Amino acid sequence: MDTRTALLDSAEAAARQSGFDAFSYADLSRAVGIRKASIHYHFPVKADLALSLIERYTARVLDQLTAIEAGHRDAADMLHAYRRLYRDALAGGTRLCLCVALSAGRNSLSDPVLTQLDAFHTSSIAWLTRVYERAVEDGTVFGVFAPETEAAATLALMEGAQLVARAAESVSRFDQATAALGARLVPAEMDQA
Amino acid sequence: MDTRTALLDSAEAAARQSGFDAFSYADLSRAVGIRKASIHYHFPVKADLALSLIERYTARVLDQLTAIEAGHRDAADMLHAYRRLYRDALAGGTRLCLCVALSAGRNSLSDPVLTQLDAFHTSSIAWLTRVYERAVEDGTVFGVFAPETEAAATLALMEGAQLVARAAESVSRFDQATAALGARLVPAEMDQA
DNA sequence: TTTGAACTACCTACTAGTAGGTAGGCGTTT
DNA sequence: AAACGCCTACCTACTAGTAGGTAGTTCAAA
Repeated sequence: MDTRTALLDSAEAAARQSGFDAFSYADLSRAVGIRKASIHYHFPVKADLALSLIERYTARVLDQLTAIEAGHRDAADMLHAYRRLYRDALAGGTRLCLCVALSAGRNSLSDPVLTQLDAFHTSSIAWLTRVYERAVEDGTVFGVFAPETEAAATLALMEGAQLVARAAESVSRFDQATAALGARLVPAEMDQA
Repeated sequence: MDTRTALLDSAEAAARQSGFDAFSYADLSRAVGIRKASIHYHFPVKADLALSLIERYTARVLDQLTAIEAGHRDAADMLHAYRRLYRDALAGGTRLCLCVALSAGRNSLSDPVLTQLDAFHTSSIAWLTRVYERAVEDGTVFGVFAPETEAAATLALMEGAQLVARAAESVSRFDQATAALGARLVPAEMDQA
């Protein structure tokens, strides 16, 4: 595998498990199997690594959101898929969404990284707002009045649920915290089943 | 002021601003005005400091919750006060609830601290469950079906809203994310106004 | 009422280890 | 030959934590 990709993969796993400041180039070098100094060839300073990390992550998640939008019919299905996205990212209560992990230690981040972090949140809310607007139309989510407000609440709920779940290393905490949202989603019709 | 208290105050501020691993005994010594080694007299190892920090914090918040329960009539008022508690803790988008800050870097925490962290979450959910049970009775919150589920969702929402708000250093993100909850609360009657 | 032991709260000076980062060399590919 | 990808060897700055010492307080026995 491409060394740069291996570094990003390893760094992402570490950042999501313990935070961006909790792993060092030395840790990374052991994990990937090249010398510490060689990492500086790919990412001269650690801030470069952080930026590449979040750029790659944001692009990937946005792709997934686009796929969800294309692959599901109604708003309830999309929200179900969105919830599963965050649930899967938990990896059994051991990892966080990269952006949650970075948010927590924001004071040590460079400006471009903070900009990307904000972009992630803004894009997420924009996507969710579209979904809730559709919900108003198709009626598959109970009690939606203000789509943008619902969107912001849903994002915060997912990030908070991840945090609480990982604190106890238990996915069921995530399930419990997001159950109320699930209860508002109209079950999908089993067509052609 | 008592040195130990000054250390705890300073450490709490630092932990909530940048995380527990983001400040050192050296930073603390500068802030409080005693030498680094002297801090080890009060807190032999840093894990002792973490434990004292979260114990003091948990006790304080639990006291506040008790006060909210005693000082308000209906569930909606209590939830308003709860929301304000988390909003104020944000300090204009620069600080997190200590437990949110610690959750983020949980991999570097000692077992007793993790136990306290879990106790904080458990107590919070227990308190919120009581409030939502009352809501079912007094009808001051719209659409409450399962109190415990609502409780877990509310805790996650508050923690997530703080995280999102601090990432952008903007309290309005918190307000936006928690607006949907606010909309479900029946406005208090202005008796004797 | 003074002596002396013990304690509190701090100090200087140090350890071992780790952090991010740099300079410059070496083989391989283009 | 020039760029690439990696290396060894090193640097400075900082980390948590320790060893050992010292003023000032408390308290009890002589």
